[in-house]
Amino acid sequence: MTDARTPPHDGPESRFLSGYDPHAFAPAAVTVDVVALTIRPEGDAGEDGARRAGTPHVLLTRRAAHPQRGWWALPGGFVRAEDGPDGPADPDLPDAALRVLSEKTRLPTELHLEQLGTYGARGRDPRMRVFSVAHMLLAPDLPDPHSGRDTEEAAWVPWSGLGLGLGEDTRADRDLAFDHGRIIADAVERARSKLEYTALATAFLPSAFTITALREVYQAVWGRTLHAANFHRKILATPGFVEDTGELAEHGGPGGGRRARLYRAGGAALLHPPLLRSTQ
Amino acid sequence: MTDARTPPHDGPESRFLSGYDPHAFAPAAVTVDVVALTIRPEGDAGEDGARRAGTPHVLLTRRAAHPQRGWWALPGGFVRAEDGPDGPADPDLPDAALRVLSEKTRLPTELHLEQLGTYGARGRDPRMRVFSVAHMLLAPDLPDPHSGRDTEEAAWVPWSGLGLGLGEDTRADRDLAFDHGRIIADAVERARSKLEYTALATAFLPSAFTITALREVYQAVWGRTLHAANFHRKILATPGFVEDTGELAEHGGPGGGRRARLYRAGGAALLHPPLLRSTQ
DNA sequence: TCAAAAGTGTTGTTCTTACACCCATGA
DNA sequence: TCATGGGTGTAAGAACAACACTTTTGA
Repeated sequence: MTDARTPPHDGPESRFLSGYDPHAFAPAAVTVDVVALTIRPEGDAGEDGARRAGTPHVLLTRRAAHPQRGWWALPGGFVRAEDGPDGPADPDLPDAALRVLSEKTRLPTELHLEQLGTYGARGRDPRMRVFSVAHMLLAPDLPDPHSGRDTEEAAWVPWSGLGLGLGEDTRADRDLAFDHGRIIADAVERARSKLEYTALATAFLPSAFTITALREVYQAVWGRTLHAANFHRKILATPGFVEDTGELAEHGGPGGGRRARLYRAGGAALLHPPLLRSTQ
Repeated sequence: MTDARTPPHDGPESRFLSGYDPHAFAPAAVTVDVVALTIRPEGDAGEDGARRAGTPHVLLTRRAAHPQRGWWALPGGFVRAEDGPDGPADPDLPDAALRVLSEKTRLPTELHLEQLGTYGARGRDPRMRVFSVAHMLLAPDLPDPHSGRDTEEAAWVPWSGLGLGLGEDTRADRDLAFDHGRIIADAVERARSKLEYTALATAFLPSAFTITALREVYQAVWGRTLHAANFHRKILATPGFVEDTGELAEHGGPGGGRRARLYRAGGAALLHPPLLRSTQ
């Protein structure tokens, strides 16, 4: 690829650049927002207390500063475009996303980060024109967050209660700042869809996991139960999805049960064939 | 959703905003780039001259201004963040993408525009930190482009020759400005992948089309021939992909052949089941 | 010893694929 | 009338879904 090589006309170009005033443009700010998704053991839905398979959560913060002080929002912040008093410039957008997230929670060693999209409608921030590059981060069970600069409070919030249409009663949405409700909805839909045709589900799990744990990720994200036996076979029949570690889980199930084999993520990024959720 | 509603603490918030200086941030520019894809009748690959089913093309321009003057680049330009002497602000990113593209070619009435992603690595533009929001636009056979402001030349360029790994010999890549080679590669991969599980292929076709024309879109984008009879059946078996217009094509094939039935795009956005390209 | 969970067998159904064949049209 | 492309029939094989069943573990 031809990434920012020296252009063919060097003389005029360097003369042009030296006379260039970067402040001549209308002010616009670029921020990163991170939709951090994880699966935590107990949600708010403990129907009978019997089986707690984990429910999906998103990391939210309460804004301590204007604008929209006191509202729940995604962790985010301005991209450092150039070196300055606050610190060195962010080399690229993923670096900025990890930097702002590390102010809210400890980052796991293994994580999946991808860009979701950029939101730049006029009027979405009352201060000025803001372009927010949203990212989605998937990680295994993360610890409780800590408050940071500009943040009163940070918490893992279950997807239920955010009105994402997973079949739960769409109760009492929290008030989300800016257009962060839409960004979270886009992230959740992206995650649900990518579970079908990529090996993304392993990003929610530690380095060694059982097929049942993998199935519980699918069930939590899709909000639907899957046939355990057929799921097991299908995962093992998909080349490169998982590979056997040769070890067994420490214990069987909580109320008895065979010890499950442990697998690690395989090399495949795309699943052939995909695990379709279409057929009810 | 809670899009930029009035925040709960109104008094302090408005006092905060009136004292806010938007120029306090480090300068960063936001641009839009458009990867416009279309399928044009004759490419550069006329192997035996017999059948010309159309080849995929991308719209490129030659930069008339610094930086990287003289290099081929995607049509693009700065987002108008606020109203100014050049014109009114772009309400949202898609508006900006259509505006910069309309300076290069006539926009069709029906088109598909979606955001690809934002590219913001340090050093990708020598002038300043630039964040480019790339878009992908699919449209039926578009006319020849016209040159515009800041542009010497604009042309439809076949994907082959850009080194996108479709099996053609990766010959003589054109020199593409900035990281536009990577952006085009990402767009092409996105298009190839979305043809599998969405009804996106119809965006390359006029409002009424034959199943064979639809198959030729798949063949052109995937660079592979498909079984005509089974493709036909599978399209009709996929709910909501196409719907019958009740009419027939004007003519049969160029060398004889039955007149094909005409279809229009159905309402479905996602295909169930998808048209997988995995199995060779 | 019993219930729970892991994992395998099996069978009927659906989907895919390849090939054959008929239909309609232009040269 | 003959070659070409549109469209349907059909049957073998692969994949899928549902259910039964064995194995292993915790209580």
